[in-house]
Amino acid sequence: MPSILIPKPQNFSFKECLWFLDRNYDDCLYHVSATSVIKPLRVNGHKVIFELTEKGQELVADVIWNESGGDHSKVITAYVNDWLDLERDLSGFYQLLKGHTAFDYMPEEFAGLRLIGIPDVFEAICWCIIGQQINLTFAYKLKRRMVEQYGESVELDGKVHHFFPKPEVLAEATMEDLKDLQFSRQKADYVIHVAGLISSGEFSKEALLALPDREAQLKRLIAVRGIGEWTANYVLMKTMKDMNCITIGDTGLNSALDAHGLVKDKKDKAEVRAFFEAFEGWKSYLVIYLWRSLTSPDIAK
DNA sequence: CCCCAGGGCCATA
DNA sequence: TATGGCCATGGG
Repeated sequence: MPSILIPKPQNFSFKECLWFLDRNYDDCLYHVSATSVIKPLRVNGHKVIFELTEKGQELVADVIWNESGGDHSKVITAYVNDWLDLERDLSGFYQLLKGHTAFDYMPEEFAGLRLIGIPDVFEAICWCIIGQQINLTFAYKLKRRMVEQYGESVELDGKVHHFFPKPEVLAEATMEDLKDLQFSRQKADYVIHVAGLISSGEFSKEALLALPDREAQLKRLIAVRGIGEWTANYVLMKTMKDMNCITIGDTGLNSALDAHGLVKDKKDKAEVRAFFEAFEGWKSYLVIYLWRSLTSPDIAK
């Protein structure tokens, strides 16, 4: 199977994206190295594993395992474009950052970092529910346990590649099953409930896309048990690629704003929202870059 | 031992 | 509409 070539846009850094994918956490849904990421993916029900590297002006995707043997080039190209947000022109965002005294270092320090997406809405919601109110190290541990217990996996050259569990599988899990993985009662209930909504077709990314505007999408998400304002904004940002999401109330966002000395009271949601107004059209990206700044304590002033 | 982690639900007033 | 308790675990 020939390599799949995907052109790199301006203001794109594969290295920055790899760094963000890794961040020294133990994510079970891909393998990141200094120069590549290996990603398992379902394509129309078939499992595929591809490795993404870069060469010259292009990203190179090589299928390293293919369940069906079919040609999935187009789907993989579309997936990578969506996943790494390659079709967005960041020049407007960088102009805004350069014009802001606290952020003017970002276009250079974090050059080419993209909004890494979570195209699968079920995965995004589960990740949010898991991550609610616990530290990220523990959150990644819980996700790994859930994925290892309920997802499919393929072993290649000693590496295990995990596919995120299907909603219909988790819909059949019991509270006790998940509590054994150290989920709290609430988290177990939320995950099983959402799995049921999605597997029954009551909730879907397609239905969300069909809604008239972002307010309707937020409202629909928040109507789901376990999804509040924070999760709804996270999902709109990571799955729907909405550019004006603020993960309001987020502790990471708050501490980043605090580190930059930007708001008087980081708990004041109205003040945080007002601060973001100057970044209309790029609010989601500002959140991503603020999260990125958390791991550069020497940079944040 | 205490507090807080990339929250959200529920009861209460 | 606002506030407080609760959840599970781990690290500071």
